[in-house]
Amino acid sequence: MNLLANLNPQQQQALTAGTGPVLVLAGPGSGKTRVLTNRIAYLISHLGVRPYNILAVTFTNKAARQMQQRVEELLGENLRGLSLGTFHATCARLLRREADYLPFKSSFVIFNDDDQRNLVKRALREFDIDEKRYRPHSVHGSISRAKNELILPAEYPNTNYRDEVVARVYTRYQELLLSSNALDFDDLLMWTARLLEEQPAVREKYSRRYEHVLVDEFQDTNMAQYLLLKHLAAFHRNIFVVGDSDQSIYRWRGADHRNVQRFEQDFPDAQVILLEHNYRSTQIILDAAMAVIDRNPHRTRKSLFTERGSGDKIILQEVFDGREEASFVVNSIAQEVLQGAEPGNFAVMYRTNAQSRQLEEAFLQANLPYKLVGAQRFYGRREVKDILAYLHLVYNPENETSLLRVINTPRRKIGNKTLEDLRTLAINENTSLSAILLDLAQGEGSEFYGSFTRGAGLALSRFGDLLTGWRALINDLPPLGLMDRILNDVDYQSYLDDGSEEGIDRWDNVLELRRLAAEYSDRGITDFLQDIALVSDQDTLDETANVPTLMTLHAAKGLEFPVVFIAGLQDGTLPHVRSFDDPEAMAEERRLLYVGITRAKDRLYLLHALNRSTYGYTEPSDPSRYLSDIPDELVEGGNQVLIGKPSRTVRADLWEAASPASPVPVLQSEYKAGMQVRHPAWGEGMVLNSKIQDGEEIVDVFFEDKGLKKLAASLAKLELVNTNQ
DNA sequence: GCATCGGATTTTTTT
DNA sequence: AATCCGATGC
Repeated sequence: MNLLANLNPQQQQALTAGTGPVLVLAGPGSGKTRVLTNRIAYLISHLGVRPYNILAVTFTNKAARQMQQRVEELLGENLRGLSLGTFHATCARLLRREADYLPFKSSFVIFNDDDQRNLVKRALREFDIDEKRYRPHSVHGSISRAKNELILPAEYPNTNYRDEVVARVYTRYQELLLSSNALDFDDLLMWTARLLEEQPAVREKYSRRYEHVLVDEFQDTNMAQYLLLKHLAAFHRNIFVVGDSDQSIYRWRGADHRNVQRFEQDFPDAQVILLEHNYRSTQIILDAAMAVIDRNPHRTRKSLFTERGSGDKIILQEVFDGREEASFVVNSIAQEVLQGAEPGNFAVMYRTNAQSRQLEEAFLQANLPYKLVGAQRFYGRREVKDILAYLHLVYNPENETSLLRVINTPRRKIGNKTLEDLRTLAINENTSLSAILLDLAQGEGSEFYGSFTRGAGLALSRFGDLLTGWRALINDLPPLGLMDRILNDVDYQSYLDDGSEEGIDRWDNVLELRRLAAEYSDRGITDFLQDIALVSDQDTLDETANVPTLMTLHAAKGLEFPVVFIAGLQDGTLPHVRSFDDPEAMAEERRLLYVGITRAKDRLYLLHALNRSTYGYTEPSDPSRYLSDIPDELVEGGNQVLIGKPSRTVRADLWEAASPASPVPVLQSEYKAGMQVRHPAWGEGMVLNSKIQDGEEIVDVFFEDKGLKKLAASLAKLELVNTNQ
């Protein structure tokens, strides 16, 4: 096996770098995954490091799986003992093993978004805090940020009233989590970092074990992750990190690309290796990407280059609105597929999830299949959530969110009044809802039975009885067996079957979940529930389907496609309005576009709409400011407008295309809002708007003396005075 | 206890 | 436009 074959000198240098800290700054498409996987293989095969002594962490399960697979291919041997996984899964494993040091049991569950938000709500209600003023979502965001920064409830800053509220809720939220024997996503990182920080014995154990620590997407690490990595690598100091500050797009979730600089400070002896050779894109695409990213301040410039040649120009397409944009995308893809292109070669990317709807509609209307990354399509389904809540409840009866979700699903005549009584009783008895339910299972023998009306008592008792039955099975049945038993006991299928098509769809999803559960007969329910809690959007991507992919720019990171459409390039969408007043956030918007552009291998379409709809209202919009940063010579206007409804309904599997409309030449706007221009008669004025109408550029100019004038750019002899960017 | 209606609110990005 | 929440009436 020659691990060095097919690697360029920089990649080889990274691969064979000796011991000590190594920082690999890897541009997009520069083969960083390859470097990481070959490095692991190299450590094992050439340096004789045992897999047991290696830790490699990624951000997504998909990346982890890919790495595992490639290392196995390279070595052709068993990697027993190798720790390779996502940050969250790695932390979960460590915390389960070291639970003796911690205030929760090793059987803890991981709460999902719903569970987390529910706990915040409960805490808010307990303190009688107005949920309108303090949105659970926003309060949770503050708590999450604190955890990522390793700030404990007691340490939460107290500079204004909101802080004070958050601190109180944070404190209570943590208590509620612990009383449910549950952790949230951030806890996994925070508890691990704190454990390693505070327990020298544990730190010693793991940092001695992990002779080599390797990290993917290092620029996306937050404080907690950085600290725990530092501790894990404390003994051997062999830490090999790969990242690209320009692709840091998770600042809002605590990621701090300055960790790259921090790394250089904390490990001054680090070898720094730069990977600039790009193996993915054409030079035109790389040039456009660099033109966009070079405008960000405080960065180390990279010059990406390729040997693939310049390639096709970027196609810039102006469309009327989101609908037309979607049609354009679908028609363009359909036409290329007609000419022999693989449907799976195409990807459509956008800034916000909401933008996917119109695109999906266009695909559906044309009867063309597509796949959508993320948005929790499967796990967000009501029926899937229901079944998982049942399993969670059986596994961990203290999980009140799950209990409340399923106690009356399907309907069991347990309504709000009964639940309120149950809660009051639980508080008075200083116990949990489930404990009372389980006791009520005895029926009249229960001391609580008399606390309810006859109907309510009976309904609760019945449910308690069901729960007791399932509890008894949990250690004897695999996840699928338990699931089937529950489905059967509650007659879930007839609950879903309301005679509608949707009911059948829903049952299909249940069957899909059964298939998933079947894979866990060896590993058991703990792993089943944990893995589901930690699936990422990218993980749900079905790579076998040869159809176009729709996804947010965030979800696109790490992926590549021959042809990429980036939709919705308007100011306010990308960059997003919510970032306007924060320079750091604006820099990140730019990086987001950079990530999007660099996903493209051969061809790139950039689309912007003249009108955008938000909240159901439509208003005019300006092209994204980033578009003007891309040099004109890299771009051509779309010269085939394939707009209009995909006119024929076609069989999806054939991928026949809609008939193309007659080609119409498309102009590019020469003038943009904010430009200063001079008119021969009216003097200086400012461009307020410019649009293409009937093959003509119409510019709105405001003149001090004359007021607003609409001019045809080709006729009015306008002179550019000063471009105000 | 449950279905229905109207109004408010939402959209930034996710492990 | 779509979803969530609370109030209302049966």
